Amino acid sequence: MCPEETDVKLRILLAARKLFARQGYDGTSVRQICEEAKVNVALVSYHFGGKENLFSALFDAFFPGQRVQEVLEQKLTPLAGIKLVVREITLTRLREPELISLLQQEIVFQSPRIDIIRKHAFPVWTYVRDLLLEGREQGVFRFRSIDHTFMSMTGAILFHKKSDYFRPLFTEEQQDSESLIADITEFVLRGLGVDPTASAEE
Amino acid sequence: MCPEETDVKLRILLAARKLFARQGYDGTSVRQICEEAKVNVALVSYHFGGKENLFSALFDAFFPGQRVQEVLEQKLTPLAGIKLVVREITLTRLREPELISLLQQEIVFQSPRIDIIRKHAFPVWTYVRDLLLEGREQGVFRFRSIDHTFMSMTGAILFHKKSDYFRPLFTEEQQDSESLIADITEFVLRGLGVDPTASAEE
DNA sequence: GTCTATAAGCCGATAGAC
DNA sequence: GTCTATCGGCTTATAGAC
Repeated sequence: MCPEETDVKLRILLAARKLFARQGYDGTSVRQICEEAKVNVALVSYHFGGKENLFSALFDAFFPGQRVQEVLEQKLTPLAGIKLVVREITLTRLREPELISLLQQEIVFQSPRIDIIRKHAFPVWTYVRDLLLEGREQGVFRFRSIDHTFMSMTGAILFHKKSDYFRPLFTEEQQDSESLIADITEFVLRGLGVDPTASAEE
Repeated sequence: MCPEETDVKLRILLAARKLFARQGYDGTSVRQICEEAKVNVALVSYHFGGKENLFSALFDAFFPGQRVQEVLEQKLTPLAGIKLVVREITLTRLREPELISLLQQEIVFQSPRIDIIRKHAFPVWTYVRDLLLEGREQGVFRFRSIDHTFMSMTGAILFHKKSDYFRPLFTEEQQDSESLIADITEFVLRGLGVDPTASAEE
């Protein structure tokens, strides 16, 4: 793969990531993407084989699949596992806010691209779900419904957004990632019924 | 307003609500909406003045603005207020899942329709935020950052979805609304650091 | 690998008939 | 109030020149 080609493909990917995230898949045209990438319109078809495949390539290129693998392979206690998941998802969100926007979009829609997203993200969700169940069995977490709790927890982690929508509501200046991780972790662990004294250790 | 006219306008509104929610604003064409409504294509322009105005009319028609007013006018303790908000938002989500999908979409995007949404929903968010601050001052809630906590809490409430996306993950059969409300309320109040013995009363 | 030109079709909106 | 027909513009995708 010569540097020229890589450069063009990468410029297209970066432009697509930016515009899809801001305007949605349907709200973004291939022409717009190519203009943003300063690339000829025909090159999306040539390099990726069309708009839909470009979308798919976006996740192959930017989704941190390797990091997910590393995390999932660790054998952690439920408490340590949930803490790590909150940290990793939050860091990913800060590092790749546009990818997470895409993910959120496709979750909300009945999207034809839902399988592309599932392929990458579902290993994480099943891992989280298993941690919740295991933690409840060990008496570390306390909750009634696994499905409801999973959705509440996932929402608390994923919904965060430096969203223009909510911005007028915010009063604190933007804070460092460790403070954010600490705050979300605290909210989630409390929500899961973790004994505060227990969550402080480790 | 004769019944004929109302009927056509209503059919358009219902079709628009359904399709916008499933496919997004940009992913849905006026032609599609009119086909679903079994109505001539020209009637969207005639009755609503275009696609964008139809979107806006959707919220004027279906957003429970009156109920919001009633709730906001009550003078409740922070604890009772948050409980009521969780209940009302969850009931609204069950009653109007398509409207909530629309709301979620526009929050995720940098949407040109953001002001339409803000007009209806922001009174709720500021109300919630004030309850959180007041509750912290009274020592009922315990959290560090108001902005982070607001996002975690809002996410835990709003993210819930009988989403096709997550469905393969669910194992419990669908439960009644009171169980759902109870589970979300428990997660959120714990997340806010409410003393369990205190939250049981009232 | 990159370009222009163009195909073929859908988009939202509306003029004008009824 | 409802319809058909149509406009101008934009869409994705590609054939063919370089």
